[in-house]
Parts: sequence; C-alpha cells; structure tokens
Amino acid sequence: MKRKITLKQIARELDVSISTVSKALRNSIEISEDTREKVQAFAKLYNYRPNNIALSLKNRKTKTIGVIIPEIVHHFFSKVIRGIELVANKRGYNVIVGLSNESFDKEVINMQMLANGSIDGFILSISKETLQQQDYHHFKETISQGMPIVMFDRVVNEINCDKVIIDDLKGSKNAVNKLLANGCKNVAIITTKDYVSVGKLRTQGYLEALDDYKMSPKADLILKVDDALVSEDHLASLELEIEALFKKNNAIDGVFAVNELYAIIAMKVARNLGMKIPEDIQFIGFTDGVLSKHATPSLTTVNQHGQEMGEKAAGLLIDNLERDDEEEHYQTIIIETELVERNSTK
Amino acid sequence: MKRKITLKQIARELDVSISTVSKALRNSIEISEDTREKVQAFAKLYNYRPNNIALSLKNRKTKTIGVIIPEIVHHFFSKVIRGIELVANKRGYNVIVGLSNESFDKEVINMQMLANGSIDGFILSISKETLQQQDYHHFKETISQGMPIVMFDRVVNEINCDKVIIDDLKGSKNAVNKLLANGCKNVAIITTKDYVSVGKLRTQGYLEALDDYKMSPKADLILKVDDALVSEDHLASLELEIEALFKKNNAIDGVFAVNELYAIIAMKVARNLGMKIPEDIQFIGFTDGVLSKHATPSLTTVNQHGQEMGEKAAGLLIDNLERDDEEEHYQTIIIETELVERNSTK
DNA sequence: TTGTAGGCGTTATCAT
DNA sequence: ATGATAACGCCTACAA
Repeated sequence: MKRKITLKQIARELDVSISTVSKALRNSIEISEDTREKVQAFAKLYNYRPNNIALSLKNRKTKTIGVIIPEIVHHFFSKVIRGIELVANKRGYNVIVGLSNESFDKEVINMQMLANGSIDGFILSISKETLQQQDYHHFKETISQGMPIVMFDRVVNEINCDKVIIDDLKGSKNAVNKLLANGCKNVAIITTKDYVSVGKLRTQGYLEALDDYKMSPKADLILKVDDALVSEDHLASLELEIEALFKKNNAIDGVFAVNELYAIIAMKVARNLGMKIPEDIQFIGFTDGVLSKHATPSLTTVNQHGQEMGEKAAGLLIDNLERDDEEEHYQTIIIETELVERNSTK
Repeated sequence: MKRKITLKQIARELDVSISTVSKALRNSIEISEDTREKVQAFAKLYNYRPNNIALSLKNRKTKTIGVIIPEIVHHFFSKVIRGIELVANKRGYNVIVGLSNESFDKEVINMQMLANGSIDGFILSISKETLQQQDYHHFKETISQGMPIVMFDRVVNEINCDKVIIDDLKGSKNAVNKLLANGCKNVAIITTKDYVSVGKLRTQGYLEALDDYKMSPKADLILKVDDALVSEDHLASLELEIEALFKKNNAIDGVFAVNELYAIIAMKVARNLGMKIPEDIQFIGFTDGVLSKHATPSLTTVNQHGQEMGEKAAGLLIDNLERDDEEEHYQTIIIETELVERNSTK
C-alpha cells in the first residue's frame, strides 16, 4: 500500500528542496530544464496530485459547493442536483449534499457543519418547517459571514441573495387556463397549505385564471392538503379527502393539482368513481416527473425544468464566488415553465 | 460582513497566546478558570467554530465520504443516498456526491478529484460503461493508496473490497416462482444485456425458476434490451420491441421485467393489445419505486431496499475508517429482497 | 537556478 | 497556568 505521495517526499527522494519541486511541477522557468524533467518524471511515476485540503487551506477556498435540499428521493430535487453537478464539475467544483429532511433543525445543523470551511457557498431550497416557522436567522448569519447563498424554488423575500425560481403564478394560471379553454366549467384545485410559498402562488394562479374567465371561486372546489400528514406511507387519507371532494361537488370536470402525485392520485380516485379521463374530467399537474409520463392516461403537467434550475443556480453561485468586486448585486432568475400536454387533457 | 473568526484573532483580542485559546476552548484543566471563561465567552459571542479544513489537514482525515453513482434522477440511487446520508450524518460525516452518468471517463475523473485528500473513502456503484469495458484499474489504484471503497448493487468480483448487494438471483427467482405458482404457463422476461451484472443474475434467476417447474426456456420469451439505446427520451423503440415480443408469442401470460420501467411499459403495451391485467397476463418488476406504487394497476415488484443498502454501505465504510487494526477483512452484506404484492398479479 | 521562510488554522508537545 | 514551536501539505515572496 503506497500512500499518496507529497511534495516533501519527492523533494527528499530527489534531494532537492520542496519549493524546487513545487516550481518544477508548475513548469516554472526558474527551474532548469534538467531538474524540471527529472521532477516531473518522478511525480508522474508516483502519480503525484496536490492535496486538495492543503490547497483549500492555503487558498482559503475549497472549490466545493454545499447543497441543502429538503429531500432527495424526489424527481424534482434530484434533477436540480444533476444540473448543479453538471456545471459545478465543468467549472472545477465539487458538490457536497446535505438533506434537511424538511426539518428546521437539520437544516441549521447541516449548514453549520458545512459553513465551517468545508465549502465556498450554498445552493439551497428551504425546508417546509423553516418556512412555517419563518425563522431565517441561519441564512442571514451565513450571508453576513461572507458566504454566498443561492436559493432555488422555495425562496423567501426576507433574505437578500441570488435566487432561481419559476413563475409559479404564471405556470399555474396557464395550466388552469388550458382547462378552462378546454371547456371545463368546474375546475377544482388540490393544493397545499399556504405556508409553502409555491403552493400559495399556484393557488393564486388558479384564482386569477378563474377571474379571467369571469368565474368566481367556490370554496368546495378548493382542497388544501396538509402535506405534513401526507407522507409516502399515508396516502390513503389523501385519497379519502379527494373522494370527498368529488362527491361533494359532482360537477367537477377539471382538476389542477400543485404536484404530480396529487394529480395521479386524483385521477385514480376519479377513475374508481367511474369517470372517464379526459372525456368526463381533465387533469393537469405541476412538476413534470416520471409519474406523469408513465401514468395511464399520461398526465398533462407544468414542467419546472429542474435541471435548468440547478444549472442556473450553480452558475450564479460560481460567478459570484469568482467575481472580484465585492459589490452586492443579487439577481433573481425566473425559469420559464412549459405545459407538457399529454392524455389527461383534451 | 464579519468574516469567520479564528483562534489567532481571539488570541490577539484577548491578549493571550493561540495555544491558550485552543486549550481554553477545549476545556483543558491546564487553563485557569478565569481565562477559560473569558475565552469561551468571547468565542461564543463571535460564534467561533474550528475550521474544518485546518482540522482535516492536521488530522489527515476529512470526515467526509465520497459517493459516486451512475445517475441521481433515479429512485433507487436516491434512496441509497438518503441511507448513506442518514448514517453518515449520525456519525459525524459529510457526503460529497459525484455522478458518473454511466460513463467510464467521468467515473475516473470524479474519483481522482475526490481522492486527492477531499474524502476518507468511497461508496460507489459501477457505471455501465465501466462494466462493459471491464477496466477496473482506478478502483485498484484507489484501494492500493489506502483509500477504502465500499461497492453497492453494481459490484464486481475482481475488486477486493466491502460490498453491499442484494441477492439478485434469489429475488428474481422468487418473483418468477410467484408467477408460475399463480398459474402462468408462458412467462416472458424483459432484461438487459449481460454485461450489467445484475441483469445477468436476474436472468439466471428466471431460468432457475423455470427449471424448478420443469419448464424449458424458450428463446422467444426472452427479450434482452440494449439499454444504452433506451434513454429516457427514446422509449418508443422499447415499446415496439415489447409489442413484437407479445405478437411473436401470443400465449404469454406472465412477464418478469428486471426494472420497474420496463414492467410499466410492458403493461401499457399489453393493455393496448387488449389484454386484461392480471386476468389475462400478470406482471412483476424489479426495483420498487414510485412508478410501481402509483401505476394502474399497481405493480407487484421486488423491493431492493435501497435506503437500507445505503445505510449498510455507510456503516461498513465508517467502521473500516475508524478501525485501528490494519487487517484487511472485507465483507459482503447481502440485503434480503422482498416481494411487494400489488394488483398486477393475482 | 535553487533554497529558505512564512503562512493558511489547528492541535499536541514541550518549555517556561 | 501560559506560551512557543512544530507539524499537517502547499505555495510564493524573497534570499542566496
């Protein structure tokens, strides 16, 4: 077992000084052709690579990005990570991932662990619990210590930093418009409680679309799911809620859901109730994932372009890290959504 | 903007030496009650945290784990990461993720980037291209440099290291047995080319199950998909292949697919051909993901317990890292699979 | 052309 | 009880 070789060892073997080795390897003209070749050959033979940690300490930057997301077993977030990783690697950065698991405490702890020198900056999406508690001190502290943050998707106005979001309002408005244009008279929405900013905005888009069609919203067409209760394993209660929704208002002929899972489950319930899709009732979901594509019928969705979000976020962060001037000039990039029409709509 | 504070700054402010500060903070009894309190108060005020990078350099360990996976937008792999992250964090480690994107070169480059001091050990699943080329020198080198590797799922005999796998053979044999026990007389298999070890083993399980039932395999019941061609966006060709399979042999009354996507697509094709599931034809897939659970009908699958794999892999790696004795004693943990019965089987 | 020394932030050992 | 020094691995300004 040959441990990783260091400059010091090479220097000793070749009987020169460490700095000579260092310079030789970086092809400095200070060093004679002779020694340069000798050193380089030796280094190659022993497969020398500078130690990242030492470089990080010296340069006071690690060339790694910390990513904190609420959940990784999730099509959208994993797409974002893929995007981040793509441009990070291309620009010579590594990606270190922390999961908040939608918990405030884990978010804080994870950020603390990474902020102590391990990374140069954060890319993150805020956990639900944090949004609910509206406690953002950890973000503020991190930023005030000179560590940049880029937020994506679940962002918050209180924090002044770069952001990458989609136009949730416009996206959902488009979707609901589509349903209305397709002739739906009673469009229901299945959304989340309002503390999830994106849920709130998507609900608002729904309302605006109705308004454009001179329709007034009806309370019994709006289902606000408490998704703290809807874990992967407790979807049965969601089904019941949706079933109740359909039974309470049996004129429903269109459903807009703020994520694909809600839409898929709603389709299932509708089918069980004997409705034909898309003849009797049409569905559109938010967030385009595997489920949408492979459901029967395949689901029309609003594509959030997760990978692009990740790419943009990483670009923003790295630009910031590599910018010389210290001017704070934060921007918010808005990614266009796209309605992917499939077979759940006419 | 107050930059992160260091021991040196605290020392200067309090007019003591650096080592006094260091000791005071670690509650050394060498330091007087007085100074200890003074230093600790000051440190707390300025929210002092030791710099991880400096610690890493000093201790020659980073307390971070490098994970290389072929793809992250994938239910199974993201579950594994979740498992890794869970136990890593619990034991004070960070997780840094690299994606090989199924490419040999990216796998090698990613490993090189991380192996230069950034991490203490690897957890990885081999890329398809690497498996195909059978070039494992980068794993060997890494290990010979004293950096431990734990492989999961896609492993290889040539490399001597800790491994976490499932019993692919037994899992698929069970699945096919189930179909046969349910009365299927013509069970087809949709699998991958043999260079993917898991595909090969799952095919073997299929054959053994048939053998147990004194059935002989028929060539026209075996579809080996070249999944280099089956990217997310080119599934149409797969559908055609499966349709051809059904048409060539219209007695098929059971299908075993080596992943859930193949199974879902096969179900779709079957339904389009007018077959009733599970009355006319039954389906079982490998790898339990969102698709299986929410398909119509829901798909019976072999659960691989991805999260548990991740947890076990991380445990194995960290145990190894923290073990004193240098004895090489590699083990292979086999995770039990589980047949999750849903509505695609009787 | 080569080498020395200092520093990145921390801890441990050995003075004082 | 406190402090000076060396070391982790690297780079670089400044000698020699």
